[in-house]
Amino acid sequence: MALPRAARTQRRTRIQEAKEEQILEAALEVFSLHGFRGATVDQIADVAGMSKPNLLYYFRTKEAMHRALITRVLDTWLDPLREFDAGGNPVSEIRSYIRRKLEMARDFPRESRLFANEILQGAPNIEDELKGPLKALVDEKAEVIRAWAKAGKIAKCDPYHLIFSIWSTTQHYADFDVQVRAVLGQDQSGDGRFEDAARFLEQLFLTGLHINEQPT
Amino acid sequence: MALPRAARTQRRTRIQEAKEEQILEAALEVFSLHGFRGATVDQIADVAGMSKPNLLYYFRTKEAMHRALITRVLDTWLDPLREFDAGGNPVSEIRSYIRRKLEMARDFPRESRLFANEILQGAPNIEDELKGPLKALVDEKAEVIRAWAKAGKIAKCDPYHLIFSIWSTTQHYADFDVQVRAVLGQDQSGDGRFEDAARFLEQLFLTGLHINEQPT
DNA sequence: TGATAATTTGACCGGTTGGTAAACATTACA
DNA sequence: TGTAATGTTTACCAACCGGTCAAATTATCA
Repeated sequence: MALPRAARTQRRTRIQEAKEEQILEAALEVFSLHGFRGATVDQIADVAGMSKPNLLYYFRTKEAMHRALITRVLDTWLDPLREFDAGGNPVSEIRSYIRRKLEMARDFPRESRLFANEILQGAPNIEDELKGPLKALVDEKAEVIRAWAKAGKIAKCDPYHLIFSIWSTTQHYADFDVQVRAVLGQDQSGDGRFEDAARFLEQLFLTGLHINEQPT
Repeated sequence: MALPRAARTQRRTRIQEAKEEQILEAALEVFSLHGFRGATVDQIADVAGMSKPNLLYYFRTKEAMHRALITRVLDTWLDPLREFDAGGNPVSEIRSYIRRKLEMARDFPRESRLFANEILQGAPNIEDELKGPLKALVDEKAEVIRAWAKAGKIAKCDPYHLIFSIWSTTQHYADFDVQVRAVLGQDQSGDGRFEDAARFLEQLFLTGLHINEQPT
């Protein structure tokens, strides 16, 4: 008798590993474009190049597939923030954080859109992860930024809103890509726009922070 | 015989006006939460408090409903940018633009999410509007900003990416509301967060722009 | 009032949805 | 090689989808 995925406790076959990867890749493609409810299992199976029952042999429900995907993406998505180093130079830390986030928006736009779709639709499946691990990590890094501000290394500012603004400005280039391209037009919508964006954002955040203006 | 909406050329009944409003209100609620494909006509009819055939009497298809909604929202959504005044003081113009956008994110989050959903899913229905009216408006305002920079009134910067960053940072508080609340926690997730955000963003953009740092 | 037009409803339709059952094929391994 | 576990497919199902239709109800106004 066949044992579906959830029942396995032993090591995974090479086939299992390959197929699950293949499925998650297809699921990422479809979920990131249509959201959870807008995506269909048939479509994912089609993109993955296998029959629907075959797909459902590895992930028993559409929701299980989505959950596996979200969990994985959320984890790698926070890597740049984890690298944020308390001992480093504030200016270079913030600069490289912006750059890393922008590179992820450029290289993994589907992951960004998957996440955006989930949050946009009320994050029904990952609210706990947001209030738990995500909040903990942000709290920790916010404290670092606050300490830098207190020491006069950067301007006084609300560290949470600083992080939000770095998230939003960088992810914008993945999530709102269609709009960005439409506004910039054909000539400027090539890959060069990421360099322009990086230049602008570094100027904005570094100039905006490294001088201690009146904080009110 | 009943004349469905599209065939009407005469003035609209009070009932028509009221019902269409009622439907669009419900459609906004549902579309903004689930996107086009994820929303169902039954659900919209339910929220609107009427039967599905009754709803379809006013909007013959789900797509017609969505189109009417998007067109209306896109129009009002650009109002703050239209008010951007070339003759005004750069600092106060940018400050009040940020404030207006932030107020819209606070007061009309569903409109913001509807728009975000549409863009996120590839903007299949409004690509023309983006490349036409939207691009034209942004081009016009970008020229104003460029002139300000040339005159030394603000720092030299790419005006398009400046506009993108104002859009993204402000709309973030509507589109990613769930995440913002989760990270800030119960104590700070009240309405006061908009005041904090406004303070931070004004500091960021005004400090980041009004000093002519080396633009490279 | 009465007739006509506008509105609302319940029943229904063909297609799609997520998911299942069971037969069939393939692999792993003793 | 044999056989048991794993993997794949065809056929199918009940629920739901967007949308139609004709009959019933309500508003309009001469």
